[in-house]
Amino acid sequence: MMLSKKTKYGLKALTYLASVDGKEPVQIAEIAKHENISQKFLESILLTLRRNGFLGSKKGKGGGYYLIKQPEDIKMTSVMRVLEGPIAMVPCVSLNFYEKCDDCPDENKCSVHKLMLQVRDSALNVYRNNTLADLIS
Amino acid sequence: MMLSKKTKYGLKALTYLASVDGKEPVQIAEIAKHENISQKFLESILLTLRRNGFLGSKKGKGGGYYLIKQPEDIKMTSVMRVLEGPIAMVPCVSLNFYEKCDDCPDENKCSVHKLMLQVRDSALNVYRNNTLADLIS
DNA sequence: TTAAAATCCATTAAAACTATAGGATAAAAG
DNA sequence: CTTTTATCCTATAGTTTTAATGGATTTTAA
Repeated sequence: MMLSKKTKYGLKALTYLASVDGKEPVQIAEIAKHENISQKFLESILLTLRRNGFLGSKKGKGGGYYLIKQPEDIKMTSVMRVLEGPIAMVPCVSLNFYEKCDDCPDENKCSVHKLMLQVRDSALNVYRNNTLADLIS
Repeated sequence: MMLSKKTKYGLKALTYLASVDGKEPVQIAEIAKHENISQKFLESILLTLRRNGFLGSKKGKGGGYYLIKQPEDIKMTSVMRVLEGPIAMVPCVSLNFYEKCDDCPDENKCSVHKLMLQVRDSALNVYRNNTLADLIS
């Protein structure tokens, strides 16, 4: 149930990029230093963020990463799904990654299902109500 | 962010014990079979549930496990904390297991902190509003 | 005293997560 | 065109967590 460091670092990097604003590319090294993150690890995280449409990049001198969208338009639901995976804690209550449990003959009678549905909805509610912009102010 | 099988199986076992009711001990083998759980794995789970005051046990022939409290009095907050650990997804927002982050100079300015506080509160709200009895009906 | 059942202890197997290494590619500056 | 700078990419090592297993011990009922 712990948040992975990948997600934690990814969120911090996004926040930093949003805070410096401007379309000026920011170098990995600068982000890593400012947020106390291993540069090499951060590198791979930024790569997945770019591949998933959150960041743009520029190579060579003066290069680096920058936000593609406005912070107000970056929803936590999508960030979490890309970095952390499904928001649901069990596949049988997942909206985007549904899977039936091997055990469990009847979902509707399953206590775990019943509880985790509520947990998913409450988490979803939080992520839907937060954009990157909300985490800065 | 996935629910561990330990927690899943533990919840199912508790639910089953609550459903058979009566103070008759139920054998591990019976629970395991009914819920499609590896008996050996379930064994260790029931043991921790007993050590944490949820279950009583009786040894020898005719022995087994049984609920110590009424299902209405078993809160999901305490079950989750024992089986899954802290409800918070980062230690810096945990009520019962608080720890400062090594990185992160100022919690109050941390975006991850800000988001995870909300997630914790929403999850807590769900767990506080559910007892074992609620999961059966 | 025998059989059934929980308990205890130690170990392994498998999976996920974290981090690093090393080179390939591309862009910019001079 | 060469050097520098920085991203891009793949692989893998190390660590931790999760899941499962095996076997010896103790308790209880009949």
